[in-house]
Amino acid sequence: MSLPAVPVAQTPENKFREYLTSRSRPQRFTDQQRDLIRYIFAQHEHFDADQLTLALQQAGLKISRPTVYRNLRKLVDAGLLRQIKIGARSVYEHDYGYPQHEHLLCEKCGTMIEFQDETIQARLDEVCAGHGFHASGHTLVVRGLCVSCNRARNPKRRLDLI
Amino acid sequence: MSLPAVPVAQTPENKFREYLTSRSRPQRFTDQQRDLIRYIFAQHEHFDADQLTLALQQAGLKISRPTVYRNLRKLVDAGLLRQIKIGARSVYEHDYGYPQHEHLLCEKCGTMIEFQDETIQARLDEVCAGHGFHASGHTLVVRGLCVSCNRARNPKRRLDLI
DNA sequence: ATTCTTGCAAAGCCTTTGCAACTGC
DNA sequence: GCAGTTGCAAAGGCTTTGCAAGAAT
Repeated sequence: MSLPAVPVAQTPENKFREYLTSRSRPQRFTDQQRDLIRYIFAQHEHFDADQLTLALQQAGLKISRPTVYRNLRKLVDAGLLRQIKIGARSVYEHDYGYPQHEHLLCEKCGTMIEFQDETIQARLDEVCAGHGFHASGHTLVVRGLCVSCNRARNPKRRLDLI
Repeated sequence: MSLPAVPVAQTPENKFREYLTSRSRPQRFTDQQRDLIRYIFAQHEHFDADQLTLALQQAGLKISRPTVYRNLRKLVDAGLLRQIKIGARSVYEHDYGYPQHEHLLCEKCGTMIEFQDETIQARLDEVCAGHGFHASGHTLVVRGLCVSCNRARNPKRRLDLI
């Protein structure tokens, strides 16, 4: 991740606890959830549920796959994470403390380049307003080839030089 | 679908046949593929693989699910269809003869509103150029509530009028 | 004490694949 | 006739769920 962080008032952990207790039917805060949040917000890359489960278990923490899935959903719901669907699986990224942004996904090497753009943001707001649509968020993924893969693929286009 | 069609030179069927024969290892054009393409381009809604399979079979056509999947992939590859990942499954929409556009997805009723926007398109081109990124396409889905669902959810906000 | 959460194993859902039969070119 | 396609059934990958045991308030 490469974009400037957004200043936030609480720790992700506290924001999550607040979310849990503010439910109509209050939910509980468990050790697994604490470990999960601390681990997630201690690093800044995109990750998927399985990677995360494995990483936590290898770090010696006691947590199962279903629990990871169940809590990732809560974290998304709580506004702490954003979920991006890539092919069959989902990858997650920080939402809380990290600005809304768009993605360039290299289909060859899998690199995800992030960028922010006010123009796009502003246009989306206008369009939604025009449709009376109440947006809760968006996902923009541009597929293609990054600089290096693009070069690798067309090595100076030698054949064209004949 | 509601956007103006783009004039095209060939029928989807012919464009697909061209794609098939232009491969390094030419591919064949089967009855199933013909039925598939004709059915798909005779209607204009988003659809998923299973809906399509069922619809074709109920129309009395002989085609199996694996064949539908296999050919949807070819159609995407051939530039006839665009694939949009929504949750666990993929939905497809016309690419050939239909302009690039963005989506507003109502999370309550599932309605998909389409819109075109040159500003966004232009900005994406600029951003990609700036990153040396060679884009092959993009998917933009704005999640939220459409006008009617929004109204249904907040019935004039009566509580605020006290 | 009650109610929510966890972990396990199993199931679900959508999609892909191995393989024999079949068909377009 | 050869090489690509189909259909079936089965497997795959990711995610969800039923249920009994365990933990938070």
